[in-house]
Amino acid sequence: MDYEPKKIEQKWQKYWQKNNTFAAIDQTEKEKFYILDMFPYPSGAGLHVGHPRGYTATDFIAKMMQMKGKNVLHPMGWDAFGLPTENYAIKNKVHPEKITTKNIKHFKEQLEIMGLVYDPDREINTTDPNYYKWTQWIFLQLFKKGLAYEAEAPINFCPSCKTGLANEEVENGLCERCHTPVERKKIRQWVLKITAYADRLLEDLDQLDWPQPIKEMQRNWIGKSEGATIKFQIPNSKLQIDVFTTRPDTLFGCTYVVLAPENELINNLKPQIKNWPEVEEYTNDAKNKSELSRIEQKEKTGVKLEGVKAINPVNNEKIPVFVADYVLGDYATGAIMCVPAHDERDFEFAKKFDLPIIEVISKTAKPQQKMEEAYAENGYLINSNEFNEIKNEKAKKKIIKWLKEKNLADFTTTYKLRDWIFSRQRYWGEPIPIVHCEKCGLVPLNEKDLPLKLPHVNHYEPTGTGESPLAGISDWVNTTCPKCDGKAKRETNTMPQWAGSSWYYLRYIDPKNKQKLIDGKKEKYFMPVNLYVGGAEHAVLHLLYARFWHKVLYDLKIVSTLEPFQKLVNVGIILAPDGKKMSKSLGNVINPDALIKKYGADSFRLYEGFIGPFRERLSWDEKGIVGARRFLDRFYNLLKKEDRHENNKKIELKINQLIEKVENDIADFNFNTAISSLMEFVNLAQKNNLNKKEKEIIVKLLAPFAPHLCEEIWQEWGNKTSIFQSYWPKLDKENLRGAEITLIVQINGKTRGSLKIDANSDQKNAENAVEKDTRLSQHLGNNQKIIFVKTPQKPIAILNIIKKV
RNA sequence: GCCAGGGUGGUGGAAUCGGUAGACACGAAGGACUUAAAAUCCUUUGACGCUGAAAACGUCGUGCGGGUUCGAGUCCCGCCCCUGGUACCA
Repeated sequence: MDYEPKKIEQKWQKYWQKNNTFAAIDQTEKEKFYILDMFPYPSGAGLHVGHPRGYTATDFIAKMMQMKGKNVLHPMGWDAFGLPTENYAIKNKVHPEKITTKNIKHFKEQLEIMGLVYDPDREINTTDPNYYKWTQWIFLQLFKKGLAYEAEAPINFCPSCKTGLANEEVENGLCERCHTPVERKKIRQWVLKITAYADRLLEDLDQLDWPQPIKEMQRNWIGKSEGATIKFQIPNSKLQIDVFTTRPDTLFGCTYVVLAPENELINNLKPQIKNWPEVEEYTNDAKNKSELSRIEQKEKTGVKLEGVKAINPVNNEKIPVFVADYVLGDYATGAIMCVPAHDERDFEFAKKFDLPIIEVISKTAKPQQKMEEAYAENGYLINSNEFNEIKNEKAKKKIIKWLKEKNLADFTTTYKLRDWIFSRQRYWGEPIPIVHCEKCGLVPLNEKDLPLKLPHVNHYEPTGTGESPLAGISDWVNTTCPKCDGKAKRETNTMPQWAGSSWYYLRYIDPKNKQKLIDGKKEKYFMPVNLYVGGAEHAVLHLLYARFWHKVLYDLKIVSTLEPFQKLVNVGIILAPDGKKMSKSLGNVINPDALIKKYGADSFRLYEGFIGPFRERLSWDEKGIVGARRFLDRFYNLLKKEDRHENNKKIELKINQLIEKVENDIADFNFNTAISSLMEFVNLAQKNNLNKKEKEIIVKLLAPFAPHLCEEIWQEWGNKTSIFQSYWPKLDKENLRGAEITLIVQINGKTRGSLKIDANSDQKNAENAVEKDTRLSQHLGNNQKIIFVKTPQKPIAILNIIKKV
């Protein structure tokens, strides 16, 4: 009988489901292994061949770990709140809840036909009230701790999505989701104080086994800089300008000060400003500009505040004050001291406005003839009175200490990270469990009243006015205050998509718990996630938010680990055969269903692993899957061949090496080389036949990749339980090296031939072997050096004969 | 601009504590089987040279140019190109 995937695959998928073959156990002596995929957003388009790359990878590892005796938790769920579903619902006039249910069903079927069977009891769905009850519960804890607050400040607003966005959701001035230029708009918002955790989010990165680039991106996003805040007094006024700088050592070279257009101080200085109309026009212009156009504009602009001066505290010089949009309103104090001699941007601005450039740092402690560009390197102070000739790094501290005594400066630290804009003016999200009471103000709902269910309505179009569509549902909005029973209105904003995904990994551990978010004992057993696999696109969104919430939960003693995800591996994206990203609009999406129908799930899985290095981006090539299928045919036929009864040293050695190779490669995500070594072995075995024991070994080694076929063979052999309940082949560590090695003969470093010699040979033996070889022996002779090297890692030795030229 | 990763056959890729470059697979060419085709199996497949042909042999070859070494895809110096991230953060 031939290998026919259609006949066996469904059978085993049902079998695994029925027998809960891949379900983790809550209480056991076994060591746990928690392996997690970034759960998918169940979109209407379904899965393409890119998605399963990560899911099959975790499945390979999970299955091997299970066979190695671990209690493996490998769950799956649905991140289902959010805009794509809502937009689709509006367009097609179907309720998002219906669409979500349908999409999840479709996704599940797609995963199942790939042999991706998960524990159904642990499935979660962020839109399920039993789930989002706890998302809301976490929000209440954040509120009670003062980590959630209301603010009315200019924020990023996407005019297409008609909602406010977090800073993390803006890419180059465009909305991360729909690529519409983002506007600045003043809307009442809920904000989470992620900045309170900035230091911990930064420091704890060190303990994580994550890809360096991802850690670096988070570090840069948090953007900690240590420096000083310096006060510049304004003459004839009680006002002063606070500036933040990391270069207090250059203070003597500060020749002007610049305020951001958003800086409140400009309004306060209005009576003194002689050119107010000009200043007002400039600031209004800058404030209304989209972030995109502010980034695009290359040349520096600005307006001098006529009639206003600032006093440089180190030398009491009166220097001019400008407003310019190259200074950001929401970073540090929104004002800078400018040292054109030592800052490229200030240099450019000073040239344009013809401002003095004073050199205060010099590499040689001597002034340059003429400054052609800003000098931003280290050096010695000059033109800086008593600080002259001091190294600039040292001078930083000295100058601030000196000014601190006069109460004119202090050491400060600033972060790039801003608080998390958390509310969305959209329907399809978790309602925020807060009421606005006429008497009591903001009042959180009682925990026992959770979940606060999203009202089921027929109209959920975004209003675009800054209000959520929920605001129009008066019988839901009007409620009573949980505190005083008086009249109150519900908060109508909803949570962003990131809310549900910021803690889902915890709920898999205890999905049905009605009393608590998670049981403490279970949490201690299963956390942290040992291995987290997903795309790099979440480097500073999901991964930062989840770490933040986890730390809050840690402080609340709900979780016991400082970090949620111990090890992170990024899956490389799969491009369409044309080398472009797969997208519906380009029409280059490859759907796995048809491939599975044609070649079978096992071939598909095998090719997902074989296609190339897991972490790298690769183009999909449908022809490649043919090779996977051919291999499975050959594999099946090999097992059908008669058992070998005599000994075969070569096969015995190779199969032992194969166990080591496959095991290590799966653990290191080198699925491509694990599979190629299996192919190599099968090619070899075809000429030699295998005995029963060897057949058993290779079926087990292939089982994580081709579970259906291997389960079929396994149970055909009369085993009554799943192959995944059997044990992974044992490696014979003593016998990994053969009795023979290859001697590579080089002349002056160039390979001229190779011989087989005994593994224990020394140089003398090797030379003797060469001497016996008629062709190679001619190179041996006097007046030469011979280098003999044995490489411990490979079964080779090198004999390099160096001839004098 | 800055940060990170990467450039290896016709293609995907393998080999990086320096040691046979091109494993494995796709594609291609030839052959066997077949009335034929598909499937399967076998052989060949980096470029060039030498040769009637083959074996054998030689030269070159891992983005480019140098260097270290008996020996470099791998290490060092200087460039080029591609991909991702980031963008006036004071």
